[in-house]
Amino acid sequence: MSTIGDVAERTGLPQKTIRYYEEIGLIRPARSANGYRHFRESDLHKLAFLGRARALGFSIEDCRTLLGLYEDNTRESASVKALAEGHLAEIDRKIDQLQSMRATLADLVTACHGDDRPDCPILADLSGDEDAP
Amino acid sequence: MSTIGDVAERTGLPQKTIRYYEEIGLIRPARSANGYRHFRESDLHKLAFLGRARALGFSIEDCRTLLGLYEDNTRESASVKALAEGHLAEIDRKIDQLQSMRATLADLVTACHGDDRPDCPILADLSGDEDAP
DNA sequence: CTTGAGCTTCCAGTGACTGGAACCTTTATA
DNA sequence: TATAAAGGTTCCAGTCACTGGAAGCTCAAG
Repeated sequence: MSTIGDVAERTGLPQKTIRYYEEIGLIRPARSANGYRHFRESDLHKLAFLGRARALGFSIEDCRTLLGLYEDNTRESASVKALAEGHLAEIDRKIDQLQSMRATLADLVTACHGDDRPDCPILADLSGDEDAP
Repeated sequence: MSTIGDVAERTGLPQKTIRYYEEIGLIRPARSANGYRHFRESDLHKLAFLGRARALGFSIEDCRTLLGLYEDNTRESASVKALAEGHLAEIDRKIDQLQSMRATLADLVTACHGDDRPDCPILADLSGDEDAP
């Protein structure tokens, strides 16, 4: 039997997060007579599952779906794959966006001499200067 | 003289966002007798500046600082550059994290046959299978 | 018997908006 | 002139996934 402190240590999840996961119904740990949460191996397992899914960037709702699929022995792997592919596409979208930001920003940073004078291509660009770098 | 609708259209920012920017003190549009906001060219300019800074991923607080620097003719370009470099580093960190997620997820997606059978390497990995792909 | 660690709940805050309700103003039309 | 539509206003609540903090209970050690 393990209390929340143990579980937090073993899963690497903050206690607050574990309580939150219970609150939104992702896990349902039992309670001891003193009111403390009492985590079984299956709870540990679920939390570890959640930790890994979150680390891959799945949303909480995706995690809920994934847990459901995991526990459903009649699932079709196509469902899981579709969810993962959707998430992958979302990640790609975000990477593209960040790389586009990065490119512009890196150009601006390079163009800025960064000394004690006020002249600054970064501000010029932000202010709408057409002749920006 | 322009009302919020005009300004929203000209800057591409939602009206809600423009009101929000006023609420948090990024802009201070005047008011007409009827209570409507009345935007001057300088407000338009600031909003466009904010739109571009936000598009580069700067936080609202960074934007506030950038606007302050923009309006301060005695600024040192080094201050702007430092801010931008910090943001650039943050973007790089995010890109790295997303690319790491992407790599793992792409492997899993490739490994999953995605048919009507329940067997699924994605779930196996999330559940802590040591022999994951 | 007190101290400290560990657990509990509940409330508030984060960032940057976004949606919606309820209401006011202006303009166009029947 | 009545009214309806289009535009503006404020205020409150919700998003997402936690996180911090306060107040209070339980338990083991000294």
